[in-house]
Formats: sequence, C-alpha cells, structure tokens
Amino acid sequence: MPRYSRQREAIRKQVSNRKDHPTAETLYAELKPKNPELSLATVYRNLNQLVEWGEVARIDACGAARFDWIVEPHSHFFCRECGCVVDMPEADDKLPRDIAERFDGVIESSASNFFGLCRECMEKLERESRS
Amino acid sequence: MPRYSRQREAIRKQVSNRKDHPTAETLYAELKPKNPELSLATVYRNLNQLVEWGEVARIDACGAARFDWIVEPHSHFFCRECGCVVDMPEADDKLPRDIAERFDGVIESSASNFFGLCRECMEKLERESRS
DNA sequence: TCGATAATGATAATCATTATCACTAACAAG
DNA sequence: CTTGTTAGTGATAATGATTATCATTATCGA
Repeated sequence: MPRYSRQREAIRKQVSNRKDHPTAETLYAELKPKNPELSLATVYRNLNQLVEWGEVARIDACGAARFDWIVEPHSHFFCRECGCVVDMPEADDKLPRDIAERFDGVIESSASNFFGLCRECMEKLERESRS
Repeated sequence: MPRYSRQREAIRKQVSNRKDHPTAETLYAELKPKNPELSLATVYRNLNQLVEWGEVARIDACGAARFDWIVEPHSHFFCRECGCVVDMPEADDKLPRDIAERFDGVIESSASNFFGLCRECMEKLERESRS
C-alpha cells in the first residue's frame, strides 16, 4: 500500500530520463534546484524502494552505488580514469546459465564487471604520453 | 624502497594462511592477540600496499572489501544469508576474451560476481520453512 | 653512529548510506 | 468534507568502512 508522493515521482522520472548511471548524490543535485525542499535521505529511501519494487536496478561497484532504469540484468564497464559506467549488453547470460546448474546452492543473480579505460580516457592518456 | 616491517610480515602471512576471504577487520581481530600493539590503520595500509604490489587481491562487493592471496583473477559467489564468499573458478576467462576484443577501449580486468544462497544456508532455510 | 625517511599507532576525518523522529500529507471510511 | 491512520518527508544524528593526519619509532644505507 504505497501512497503517491511528489518526490518519488520526480526521482522515478529523473532516473528514467537518463541514459547514464547516476549515483544517489547526483540525482539529488539534479533534482534539488526544482525541488528545494527535497532531502538526500528521501532520494536514498525512494531509490531503495524502487529497487525493491523492481522498477530500477542498483549497480554496485567502485564506491558509490549507481542506479539504472534498465532492470534486465546486464554487465557494466567501469572506467578507472573518469569513473564513467558503460553498459555491456554483449557480456550477458551466456555465463550464468551453466554455472548455476553446477553450483551447490542457489544463484539468484550475477553481474560481470569490467574495469579499465574508456575510449576517451585511453586516447587522452595516449596523447599525454606523447610529450 | 619499501622497508621490512614486522607488522606487514604478520599481515602477509595471515592472508596467505587462510583459504577463505577475510576482511581487514577480521585480519585485525585475528592478529591483535599476538600483536597487541597492532593498529587497524596499519592493517588497511599494508593490505593496500600488498594489493598495489600484486601480492594479494582485493575482492569488492557486498560492503566490506575482502582480501585473497590468490591473485589470478577469478569469480566469486556471495551468500546473502551468512555473508560467506566462495571461489567460482569455473566461471572464468570464458567471458572476457571475446568481449575485450569488441570493446572500444581497454579492459584491464573483469570479475563475475554471483549472489544467492550457499548450500548450508539453502538447507537451513528449507528446514525452517517446514515447520 | 647517524641521518633520511618508511612505517607505525592513535585517532580524527571522510564518504556513502541508514536510522531516528517529529511533522506533513495521502487517501479510505464515516 | 472531516477525519484517522499511517506512509512519506526533511533534518540530522548515527553507522560502518576506509583514509588522512601527525607525532613518534624503526629500518637500513652511508
């Protein structure tokens, strides 16, 4: 029996309008100007709620949690230089299936994380090393 | 130019003597009795150092970081009930190879994380639900 | 033996997140 | 429409993991 709330609606909308994977803090900063009364705790609270309801997905890795309105499980790439997070849809599902069968327990979810440099940072570092 | 230190040696030894994946706090608790002067900060400091030198690996997921003297990258299973961490060597290397080729940047490492219930917890919960 | 400085221990600080709690607002029932 | 129940909020204290600070100690080459 959840009730309507202006704040939750704004948070839901903000997450679904973004193609990248914002943190709670980022969402808060973006929403604050047009919702001056908004509290950071409310952002965290509602994100947890939305995750629980399966409306958004939480991406855990590299410090702060990030949120994604694409709830189908998929892998991510994390750039160690700029901290950006990129979807890696190619890497999915092939792996977990047969692993899960062999495993001596219950596998409820899985996530493959990739770490390194995104193209922008790779090119930037290459440029810098030529000097 | 790192120098010898009794504390680092004790930490190194403690990590390599364990087959599970202890947290910094756990290692501290285990070492403290025989090294009463040891500080938690020293444990963190040295673990970071050892990771940087490639002597131990850091496993990031589910709250506190865990440490592993097996540095070859491999996947892990995390039990949501008891919090145990189990090696999943079967899940490795199949995935990253062809992904890395297609990726528009540099993939330096990858890790597949599995979440769910370990056998013990699965059985315990089954038993509890029959009552 | 000495001196430069790596390493330590104690603890304050930080960062992300959760808990608390008095207050506000949604909304079903009267 | 007025209400009563209680979900939701905002402000902030508390937490947990980790890092920074800093005065002191210890390593080790000169």
